[in-house]
Amino acid sequence: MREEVEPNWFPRWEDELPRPEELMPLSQSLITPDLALAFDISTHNPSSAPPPPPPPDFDSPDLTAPPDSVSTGYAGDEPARTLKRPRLVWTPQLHKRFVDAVAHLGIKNAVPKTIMQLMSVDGLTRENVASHLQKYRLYLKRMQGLSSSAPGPPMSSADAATEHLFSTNPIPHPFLCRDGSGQETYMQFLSPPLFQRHQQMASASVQNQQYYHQRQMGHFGSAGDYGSLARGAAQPLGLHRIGVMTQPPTVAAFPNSYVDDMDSVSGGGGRRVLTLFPTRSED
DNA sequence: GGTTTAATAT
DNA sequence: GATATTAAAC
Repeated sequence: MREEVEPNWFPRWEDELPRPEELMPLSQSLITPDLALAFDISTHNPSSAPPPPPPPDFDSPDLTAPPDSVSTGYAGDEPARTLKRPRLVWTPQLHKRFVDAVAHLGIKNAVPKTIMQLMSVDGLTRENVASHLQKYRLYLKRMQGLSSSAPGPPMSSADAATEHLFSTNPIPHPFLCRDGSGQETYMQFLSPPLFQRHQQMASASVQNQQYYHQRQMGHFGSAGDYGSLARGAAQPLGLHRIGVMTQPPTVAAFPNSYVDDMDSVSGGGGRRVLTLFPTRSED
């Protein structure tokens, strides 16, 4: 009754789903080495992993986020409390991970905490996930309404933007399936053993307030004002890939693989998120 | 100034 | 955990 509603999504999203092997390195820091350097963030752990020197041209993609990062921040000269947490930018990659987690967990288990743990993104908080989940649910609901019996709801720019971003990712849209009786029932058939807890999703160490830096960069998009961004290191090297990088290490170097923006479908506001995410890497 | 988005509060 | 509201950024 439910499965045959859209037999197309399953093979698609399943195919696009990262394999367990790829999901292993889930625990990645939101802060890249370059970024850390640019911000003078001390991500170095004085106990084990020495900071790998990032190549000048391209940083190693296998930046395994040091899980043993400082516990409460940096008990040194830079108290974390002084650093305000920048707004989290949900890049398509990050959102993809989010969607994957939701899909794997199943809508019933897709709660902020669980999702956060499954994502295993360092620095990601439950609040972040909860907020995004809220928007995601709204998006799904809207999609249902539109595709079902919505007379003509004026799709605001927000909806368009949300839809765009969400559509950018291989969204397993099983959620959009309707029960037919107007009762939008979230499918539960994505809870199957698709995902055998690869690890004991337990690397969710949110001790670092390290977040994106997309904040107060204002117009850093217009190359020429990286000063505020890379304080100290006035190199536009940062902004490489914020968030998660799922590109295989085999990829040599894609100087043009990064785009400044997905499409800027923003409406009135014209929000521009320069997150420099790979155009299409894991797809 | 209006809109969108994430954070925060309830 | 879910929803509503507020604040920030564009």
